[in-house]
Amino acid sequence: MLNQASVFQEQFVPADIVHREDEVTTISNALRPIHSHGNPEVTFLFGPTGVGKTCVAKHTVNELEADLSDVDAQYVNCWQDYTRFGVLYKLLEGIDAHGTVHRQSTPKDELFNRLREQLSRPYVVILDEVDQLAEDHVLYDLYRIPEISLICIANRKDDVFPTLDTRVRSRLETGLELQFDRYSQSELVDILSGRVNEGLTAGVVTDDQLRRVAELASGDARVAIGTLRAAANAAHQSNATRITDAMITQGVPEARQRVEKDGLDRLTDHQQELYYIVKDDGPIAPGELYATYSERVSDPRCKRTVRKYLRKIEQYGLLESDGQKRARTYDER
DNA sequence: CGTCCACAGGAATAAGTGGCGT
DNA sequence: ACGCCACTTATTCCTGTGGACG
Repeated sequence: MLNQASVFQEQFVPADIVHREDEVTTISNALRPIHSHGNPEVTFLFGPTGVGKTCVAKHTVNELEADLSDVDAQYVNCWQDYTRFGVLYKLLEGIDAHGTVHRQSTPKDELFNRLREQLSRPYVVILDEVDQLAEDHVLYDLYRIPEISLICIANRKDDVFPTLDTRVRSRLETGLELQFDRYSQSELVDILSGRVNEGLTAGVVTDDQLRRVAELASGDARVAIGTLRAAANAAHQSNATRITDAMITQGVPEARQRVEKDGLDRLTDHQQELYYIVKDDGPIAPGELYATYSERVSDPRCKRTVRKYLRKIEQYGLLESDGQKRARTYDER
C-alpha cells in the first residue's frame, strides 16, 4: 500500500506546487534578472511553520536550475550553520570549492575571499531560518557579492530585522517580502491528495479521511502530512489494506509530538524544564516562572540567563510571549 | 498623573571547550 | 604535552521602559 514513502518525508519537494502558485511566480520573477546577467534583490519569505515557505523556495530554485544550465544553487539551514564560518563553508561546498579549510587556522576573510573569487556564474542561496543566524553581518557579506542571489526564510519579520545591524538592515529592507499564511482546510486536502496519489495505492484512504486530517492539522501542512505518514505507517505495519479513522486520530498527536520534539531536542535540560513549566502552568508571568524554575532545578541559572533561554525557546516556536515588561506572560504556542 | 520597580536585553567579563601547531 | 587561539556559555552590571499602583 505504501508505494513511495519519500513523499511523506519532511524534506520532500513536490514537482507540482499547489496553492502556492502565486508565490512561486513572484519569486521566479524576482529571480528573473539572473537570465540577463543582472542581480536580483534579496527575497524574504515570512510565515509560521508548515505553510510551505521552504518547499516553495526549493521548488522555485529547482525550476530555475532546470531552465538555466549555468547557475548554481545551495540550501542552507541556519539552524545547523548559524555562524559566519558555517554559512560560508556551506556555500563553498555548494560549488565544490571548499577544499581544505581549518576552523581556527583559516584567517577570517579567507573563506569570504575564496568564495568571491570562485564565483563566475549566478549563485542562488536559500537561507532558511535566517533569524537563527548568530552573526548577521554574513548577510551583508553575501549581499556584497554580485553573483549571489539571496532568498531568506524566517517565521516573522520582527525576528529578523530588529536584531540586524542598521547598515545591514537598510540594505536588505529594500528587498521583496512575501508573507505566507496558513492553509485553509480545502487547500490542505489538495496538498494531501497530491501526496496520496504519488505515495499510496488507490483506495487506501478516503476523501473524507483526508478532510479529517486537514481539519485536525489546523492549517499546518507539516502536521497534516505527518499525520498521514503516521497513519500510513500504522496501516502498513498491521498489514491493513486501508487506513482506519482510528489510525488518523492516533497519528495527530504523533505528528505534533514530532514537530515539538524537533525543537525540544535542541534544548538543554534547563531550557526544557522552563518549557514544561510554561506548558503546564501557562500563561505565566516572568517572576512566577523564575520562582517555579529555581524551585524545580537544583542549580538554577541566573535571571539574565533564563531570559536568554526563554528568548531562544520562543524562537524555536515552542513558546510565545505576550505583552511588555511587567505585563508579559509566557505561554505555550 | 507621577513615581516606582520588575523586566528586557545590551555590554563587558569570566570561565570553560576544542582543535591546532609546535 | 603544552600553550595558543577562536569561540561558547554563563554571570554581573547596567540602562531604558512600560505597566502597576498609589
